[in-house]
Amino acid sequence: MPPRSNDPGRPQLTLRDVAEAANVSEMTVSRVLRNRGDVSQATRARVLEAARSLGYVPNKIAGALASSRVNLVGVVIPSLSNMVFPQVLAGISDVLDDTDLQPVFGATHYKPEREEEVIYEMLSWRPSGMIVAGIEHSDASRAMLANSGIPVVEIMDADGDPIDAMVGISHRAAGARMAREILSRGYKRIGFMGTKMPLDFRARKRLEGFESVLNEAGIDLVDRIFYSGGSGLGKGREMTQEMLTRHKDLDFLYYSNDMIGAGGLLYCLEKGYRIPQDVGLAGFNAVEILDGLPMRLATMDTRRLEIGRAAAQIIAARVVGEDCDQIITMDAGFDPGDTMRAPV
Amino acid sequence: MPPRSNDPGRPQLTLRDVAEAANVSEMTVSRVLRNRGDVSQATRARVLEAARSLGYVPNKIAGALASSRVNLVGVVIPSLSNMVFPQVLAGISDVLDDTDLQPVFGATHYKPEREEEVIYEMLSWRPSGMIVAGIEHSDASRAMLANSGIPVVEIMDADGDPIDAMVGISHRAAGARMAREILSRGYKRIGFMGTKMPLDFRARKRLEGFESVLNEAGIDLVDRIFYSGGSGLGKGREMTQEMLTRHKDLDFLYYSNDMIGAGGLLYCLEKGYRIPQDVGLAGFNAVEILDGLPMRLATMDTRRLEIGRAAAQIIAARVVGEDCDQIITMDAGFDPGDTMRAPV
DNA sequence: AACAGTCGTGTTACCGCAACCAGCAGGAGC
DNA sequence: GCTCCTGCTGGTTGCGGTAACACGACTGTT
Repeated sequence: MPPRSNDPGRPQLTLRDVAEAANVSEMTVSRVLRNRGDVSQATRARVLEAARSLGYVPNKIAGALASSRVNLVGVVIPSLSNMVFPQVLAGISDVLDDTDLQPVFGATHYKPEREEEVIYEMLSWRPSGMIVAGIEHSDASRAMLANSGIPVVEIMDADGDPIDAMVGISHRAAGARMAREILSRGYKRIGFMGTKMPLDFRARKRLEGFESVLNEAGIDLVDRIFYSGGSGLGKGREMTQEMLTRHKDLDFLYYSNDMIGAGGLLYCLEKGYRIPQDVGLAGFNAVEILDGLPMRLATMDTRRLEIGRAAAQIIAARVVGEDCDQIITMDAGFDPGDTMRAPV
Repeated sequence: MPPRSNDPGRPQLTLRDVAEAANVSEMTVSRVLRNRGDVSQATRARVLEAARSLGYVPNKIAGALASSRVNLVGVVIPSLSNMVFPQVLAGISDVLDDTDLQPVFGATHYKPEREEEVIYEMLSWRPSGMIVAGIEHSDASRAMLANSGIPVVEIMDADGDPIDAMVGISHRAAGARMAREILSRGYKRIGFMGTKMPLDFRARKRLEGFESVLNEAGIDLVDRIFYSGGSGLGKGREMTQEMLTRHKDLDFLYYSNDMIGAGGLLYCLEKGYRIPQDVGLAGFNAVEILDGLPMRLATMDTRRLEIGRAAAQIIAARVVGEDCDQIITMDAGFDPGDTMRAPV
């Protein structure tokens, strides 16, 4: 018979059980298991042996309540299936693995009300810090974070005022940079494809930055197509076909991410477009699993790993009371790949 | 001045504060915030208003300790950057979102000792259930899980004996199935490319199942190449080049996942191989973001979303004391795509 | 009028652990 | 001899909630 959740069979082991088995007080057991305070080698060994043989697992809930210290760091991101966020998480884990802090993830699916719930839920566990993607939050979310009394790092964006600390790139600047690079290479008739972005603020900022540069140069986007749902090569393909059907005379395709950009690239290659002469393409995010396409797609590196690391470092420093930079703005790296011709 | 973690400035709000503000006892506040027990509309409104205006966030640590109920479900997976795991998580979240359970993720990076740590850490928060990828664990891990007294679901594999419950596909059978499909299509000279798998038990089982069928048919793998590190198109490309350089006469390339398979496919197309006549290819996992390649890669669907859902459902049912299936074996779906010729 | 049955609220006793302080032995210092 | 420190150990208290019960004030019943 497998164990059942509500099987009272095995009453939970506590410090007391270990203490009795080792013939010492609970306090001594507690000290041994936390490596805190002086305990003689002999008792230490006895206690460890007792704990091991009983299979004791400390109860962090009780510990946290008693010490009002919790080694968790809440990490709130829009989605796990987006490919860019796992990399941020990797950066965070990298750094926190060297501390006794532990990340806990929550996904918002780009919905502010979901974000509010996730933040509320996480704060109710009284974590040592919070890392939150983006800088746009509901008033309630901002208030909760601001009142929490713990370090809060907003990441992946730098266009706005943080609640506390902030690490990211300027998406507006990234969009503008890409626009300048495109224009400097003599492309003029540009189509945009990207997610429907009522709530993807960063994608929107990129497009705003992009268009503002175009406009300064007296150019308008020829057309734009938005999609919803997950990104995949197929989406990029469909949209590109649609775009090129609508407008035969485009000379540049700008995608809001590399995945759909790659789909577009494959489509264009199949249809025999000469890239980058006839048509240039660019994506966003420098997704490395796509290295290996027939051509290297022009893109921008959003420094996801570094952002994660920096955010975690801020939390780690603040938890031990150190001072550190509160606002870190990184530059998104531009990579022309093979899909943009040389600057004129 | 931003709030600091060790800034004693704002003492944590407690039920008592809300109780005083609303002029009721702590119990009443507790009841209101949990929607439990009878409270008059008038007091309920007063309490809610007080809690809202103070910005009170309940302390789940204290609550959990007092009630010995924790709404967390630990989810232990090898990696977040593998593309298949986020989909499992999506399935889990789907189901748990309809309950008051909440998933907490931990990554093991395919290391047993790391898995042990993650499990220990999670159990120390006394979750309501655990979902663990794979069925191979260290003795200590198995013991901890078995003794935890909570529902434990091992997922993504079905070749072995579970600690408690199990949901997955048989990777041995999946490998065997693919081998039969390949042989039935008249391919004979087969090369394998995949991850170095000292610890990726599922990949190993697939290869074992694959080879055992080949051997029954009196065929051996012509060659195999293993890689380490992340999967990407580039890896598939390099390995395929290497493989086809070593052996000019291969007629089938079997990859341990779709990502490297896609890289191989792009390489073969560029080099002018006629697919599927001259060379067939197959991957594994049915990664949907790859829909949109020039050809649809033959693959097997590992039912990741369903596995996640089923696992979560088992936990959810067991937490409320319901009975349910403990062992669910799913069939991996075979999809010949465009890269295998018709059966002879 | 006496009774039981609601309803809404407060009181008490923990939950399992760590902070804090107390105690006790033995050696050093004078 | 005495104090004083240091090394080790144990008791008491309380963290912020919740379960379980107690209780007073109303109902409705007979």
